Amino acid sequence: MAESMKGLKRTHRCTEVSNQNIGEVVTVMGWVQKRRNLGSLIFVDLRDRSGLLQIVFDTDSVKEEGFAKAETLRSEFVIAVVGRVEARSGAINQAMITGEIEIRAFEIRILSEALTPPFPIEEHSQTKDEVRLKYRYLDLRRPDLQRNLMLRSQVAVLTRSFLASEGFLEIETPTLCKSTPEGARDYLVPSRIHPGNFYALPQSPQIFKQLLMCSGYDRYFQLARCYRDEDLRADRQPEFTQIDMELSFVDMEDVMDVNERLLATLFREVLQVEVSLPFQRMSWQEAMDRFGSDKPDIRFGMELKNISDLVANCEFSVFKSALEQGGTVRGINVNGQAAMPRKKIDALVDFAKGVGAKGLAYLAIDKDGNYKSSFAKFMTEEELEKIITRLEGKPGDLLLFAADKNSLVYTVLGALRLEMAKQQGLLKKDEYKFLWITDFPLFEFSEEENRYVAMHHPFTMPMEEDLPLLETDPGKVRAKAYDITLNGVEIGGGSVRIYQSDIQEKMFEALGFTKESAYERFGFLLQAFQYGVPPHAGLAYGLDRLVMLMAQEENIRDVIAFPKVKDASCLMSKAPDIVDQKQLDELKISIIE
RNA sequence: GGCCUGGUGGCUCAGCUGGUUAGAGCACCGCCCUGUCACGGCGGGGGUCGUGGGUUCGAAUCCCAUUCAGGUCGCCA
Repeated sequence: MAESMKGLKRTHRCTEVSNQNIGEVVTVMGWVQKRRNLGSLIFVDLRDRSGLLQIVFDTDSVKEEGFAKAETLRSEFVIAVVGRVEARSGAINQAMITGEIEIRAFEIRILSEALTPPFPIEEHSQTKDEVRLKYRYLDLRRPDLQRNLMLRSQVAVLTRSFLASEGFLEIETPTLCKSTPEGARDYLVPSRIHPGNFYALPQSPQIFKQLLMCSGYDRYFQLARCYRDEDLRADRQPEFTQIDMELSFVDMEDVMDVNERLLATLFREVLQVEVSLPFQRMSWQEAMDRFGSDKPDIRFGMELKNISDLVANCEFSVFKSALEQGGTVRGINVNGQAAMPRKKIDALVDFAKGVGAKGLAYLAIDKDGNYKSSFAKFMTEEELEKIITRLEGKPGDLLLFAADKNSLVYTVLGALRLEMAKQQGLLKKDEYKFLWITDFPLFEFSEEENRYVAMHHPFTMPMEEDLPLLETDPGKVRAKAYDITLNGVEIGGGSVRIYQSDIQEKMFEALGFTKESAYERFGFLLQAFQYGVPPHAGLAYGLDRLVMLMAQEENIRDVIAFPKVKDASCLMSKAPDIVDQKQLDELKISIIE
C-alpha cells in the first residue's frame, strides 16, 4: 500500500550522508537495492542516483509497526526513511562509499511498491540488450548508466559555460526543414496544410548556422538534435546530438584553437585528465599512408609501409597484377607474433576478406630468422631482405601484406592494424590521443553516381593554392576542412566555408549541378550571401561519441537515455508504428502495400 | 541488401556425435535466524527449448524457412 510522503522532506541523497553527520537525524528516500532479513534485525541497502546507503531496522528504534513494514520490503520498493546516522557497530564495508555509517530508522514509509524487476538492477549488467532496452526505465536505474548520463550532463553544461565565456551565443534552429537530398537520407515529415509536401528533419543545422553568420551573430553554438535515415552501428544512431558551432571573421587556426581549449576544459573538469595543447596534426594523405585511415588511432604504431617499388619486378603474381592494375602493395609489422598458429593466421585472412580484400600475404620471421610465408618462394632473397628492412622486421615478427587498388589496401591494412592492436591489448581506454586531420580532398569520386561528390559538404572552401585545379583536376583539390579524432574515432569535423559566389558556382559546377538545380536547393543561402557575408568557419562534434569515449563505453547506446535498436525502432515504446487512418486521411497519405 | 554470432524458467548459461521425467547458479515464494553487506539454514514453485515446417520409431539437438537481437560490409554530403 503506497503511503504519502506528506510531512517529510528529503535531507540528503544516499552518499551525501557521511561520518560528518553521525548523530544527526536525516531523511533519505530511494529504491530498495537489497534487503537482508536476519529475523529481528533487517538491513536494507537504499539506492538513489548518488549511490548506496545502509539502513538498519530493529524493533526498539522503529517500533513493531515500522518493523512489520520493513519485513515486507522487496527489491525496487520506493521508501522514505527517517533515522539517526550512526557509525557502524558491525564491520565497516570498504567497498561502499558510505561503508562506515548506517541509518538507524525511526520511521519508514513505503512510497511505492514494485514488481520484481525482469533483470537485476546492478552494475556491469550481463543482461542482453534486447531485454534492457525493452525495460529501459529500469536499465537506466543501473549505476553505470546513471554515471554515463550524469557525465553527459556535465559535458553539456560545461560546453555551454565555456562557449558562452568565449562569446558564443546559443541559438536554436528549426527541426522542420527543407529536404536537401545530398548526402544521407532525410527523415520526412508530411505537411497537413500542404498535402503532398514534406519537411525534412535536419541532418545538421549547417545552412541555418551559415545564415546566422550572414546575419551577424558572429559566434553561434547549439546542442543540436540531428537525424539521418541510415543504418545503425555501434557508434551510430538515427537521431543524435551535435555540439554545433560557427564563427565569423576567422580562419582554420581560430576554430582549432577554441576547440582545443574546449576539449582540454572538458577533459580536465570531467575526467581530471590534462591533455597537452596544441593537438597533433596530420594531413589526410599522411594519415592514409601511415595508418590506412582518415581517423587513425595513434595510441600505437604498427604503421603501414609501401613496398610497391620493391616488388615491382617480383614473380609473385598477386603483387604483380595489383601493381599492373594501378594498385599498391603495402604491409604492416605485427611485432612478436611470428609464432601465431596457422589457424589464427587463417582467421586473419578471413578478417581481411571480410573488409573486402581478396587475400592476405604473410611472412613470419621465426626466432632463428627462418621464414614461414605464403609468398616467399616467389621472391628472391634480395627482394625479401629489402621488404623486411622496409618493415623493420626482426626475428619474431609477423609481417602482413595487402595488394590491391590503393583505397582497398588502406582499408584492409587499416582494419587489420586495429584488429591486431585489439587482440594484443594495445588499446588503453584511459589514454586519450587527440589528432587533427587536415587537408582533406574536397571531392571524392562516386562510382555509383559516376560524378564527384563533396567529401564534406558543398560549402567547403577549397585551399587557395588548389583553386585553379577546380576546373582541370577536381580530384586533386584539397579542402579547408578538418576533423578532430580521438583514439581512432572521429568526434567532430568542420571546415572553412565558401563565402564568395564565384567560388561557390565553380564548386557546384564541379559537383555537376546546374545553376538552376543549385538555386532550387540552396537558393536562399546563395541569395543571402549576396547581401554581405563575413568569412566564416565552423565545427560540429558528435556529442554522443565524445561522451562514449569519455565514459569508456564501446556502444553509443550506453550514453543515450532512450536509444534505438539496429533497425531504428524503439523496443520500449514500439516506435515507429502504424497510425490511425484518420491521421493519414488528414495528411492525404495512402499506403501502398 | 550481403556476411557473421546468438535466441533453452524472470536473468545468465550448460545440455557432446538425436534416446527415460530438460539441468545449474542467481532471482522469486514460504518458514527459521540480532550485525548482515554475494548474509545463512530448511522447504517450494516456475520451461509449448524464438516461431513454422520437414527428416526420424524418437528432435532443445539434424535440415529448410522465418522472426527477433547484436556485430560488420554496403550506406552514413
